[in-house]
Amino acid sequence: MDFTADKPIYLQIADYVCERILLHHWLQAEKIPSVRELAVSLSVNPNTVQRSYAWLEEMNVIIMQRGVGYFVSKHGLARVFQLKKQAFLEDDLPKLFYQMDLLGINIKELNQFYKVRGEHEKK
Amino acid sequence: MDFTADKPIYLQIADYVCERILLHHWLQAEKIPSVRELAVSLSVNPNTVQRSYAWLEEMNVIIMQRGVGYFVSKHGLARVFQLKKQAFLEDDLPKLFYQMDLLGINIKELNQFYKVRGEHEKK
Amino acid sequence: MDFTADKPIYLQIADYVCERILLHHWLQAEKIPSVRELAVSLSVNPNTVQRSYAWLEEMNVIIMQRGVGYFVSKHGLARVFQLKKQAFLEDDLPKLFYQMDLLGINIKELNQFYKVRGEHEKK
Amino acid sequence: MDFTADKPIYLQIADYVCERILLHHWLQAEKIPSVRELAVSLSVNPNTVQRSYAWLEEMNVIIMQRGVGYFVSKHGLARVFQLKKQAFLEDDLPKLFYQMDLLGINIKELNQFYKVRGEHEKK
DNA sequence: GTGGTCTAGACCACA
DNA sequence: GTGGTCTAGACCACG
Repeated sequence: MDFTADKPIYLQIADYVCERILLHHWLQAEKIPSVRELAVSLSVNPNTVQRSYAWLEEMNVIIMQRGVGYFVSKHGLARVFQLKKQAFLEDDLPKLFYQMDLLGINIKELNQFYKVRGEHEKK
Repeated sequence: MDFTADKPIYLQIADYVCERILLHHWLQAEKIPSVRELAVSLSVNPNTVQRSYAWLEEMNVIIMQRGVGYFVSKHGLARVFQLKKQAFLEDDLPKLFYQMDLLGINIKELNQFYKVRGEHEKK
Repeated sequence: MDFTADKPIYLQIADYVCERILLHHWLQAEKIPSVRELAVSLSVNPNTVQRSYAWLEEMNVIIMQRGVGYFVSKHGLARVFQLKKQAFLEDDLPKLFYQMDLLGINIKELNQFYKVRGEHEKK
Repeated sequence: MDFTADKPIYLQIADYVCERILLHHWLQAEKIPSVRELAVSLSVNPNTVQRSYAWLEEMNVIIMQRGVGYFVSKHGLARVFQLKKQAFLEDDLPKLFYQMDLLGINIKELNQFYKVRGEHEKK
């Protein structure tokens, strides 16, 4: 991972964790890397990972067990799915459609872009 | 307008200007509000508007005539269109499609959302 | 202020801010000290104050205006009152009564303690 | 028992032991569960129970007999009572009354809450 | 000037 | 070993 995006690193790490969960790489109730481990593997300061984990815990995605570590929460997957879907429907989609209106792009063209993207992926 | 979004205010104002142009509210070579006027009407610090205008001038969307004011540039509309379309295709769409993959939303559903949105708009 | 309690300093600072608001020392929509100012006046690291403010903003007690500072939010006083009262009723009171049961202290004695406290205050 | 409270688990366990004693569930000079037993029954690390017992022994609430186990000390009940009452009077009550002042709750309302609680208990 | 983020490094309590 | 907090100091974007 490189943290080039303008988004704060700690949020990018949070997204990374959510992605792991969504992709079933980290299962429910499974232990996730310790703050220090992840900090090393991402070559980031432990404080930054700490912040990500604290944020995710507040979002009820992960939970902390004292002296043991962080775990994907019981309904972690569902929670992530809910959060991401909500953001998608309420934030991303309206913006997308609004942009399309402004640029005069109709739904047909959008389908075309999607199809083209799919073909790129195959390669 | 309220500037609650996490995007910098000066960019939100720039977007606002671009929108005016795209919607043909501000025509080519037309004078746009002075920094102070816009600052007052948006209840924002003039420095902020100044920065927006500077950014738009750098992007060749508007041009300054000393002692007169800012004007939509000769190819302002085309320029805005190009900028927005490029950002849309290179930034927004890939992110959108990636999100859709993660959430298991396919193109059919997207069409559905678009259709529903269209019906809401009519009301 | 001395931060002797076992509670984290940043939460003690948050409590301090809430107290100011409850006592009407800081009014609604009023600007509160900048992160750096408060850090100096409490002789604490700015990061710590920052954390307190971030926490209070999440609780909708204060709001941030970019480049300007933090302000007591519109319904800041009501919000603080609500938060504190809820904590009092749902957390503190049940614990209190449970302790009283265990120690065999009845309500009459409690009234007595309250009365005695009141007389101490007068001095 | 779940150890979600922010208080250290070993103190929560100590509280649990004190409660047993106060409620006369565990009598004076009676043997209390071994470290391992209690650890299993609370599904907690034995080290944690060990720390609780050490703390209670230091407080003269329980005593260890090498090779035999832990016992409620001779004046265990009185000791617990004293400790809890002192904490109640010196720590809990002042904080409570201070909160009441801040929230504008007077002693009459407190009596009301107590009465209501009592009625709930009856059901 | 404002807040926001990040690093480095330290110390502590806890399990 | 775990996480939690705090400091010191730095840099940045923003208004």
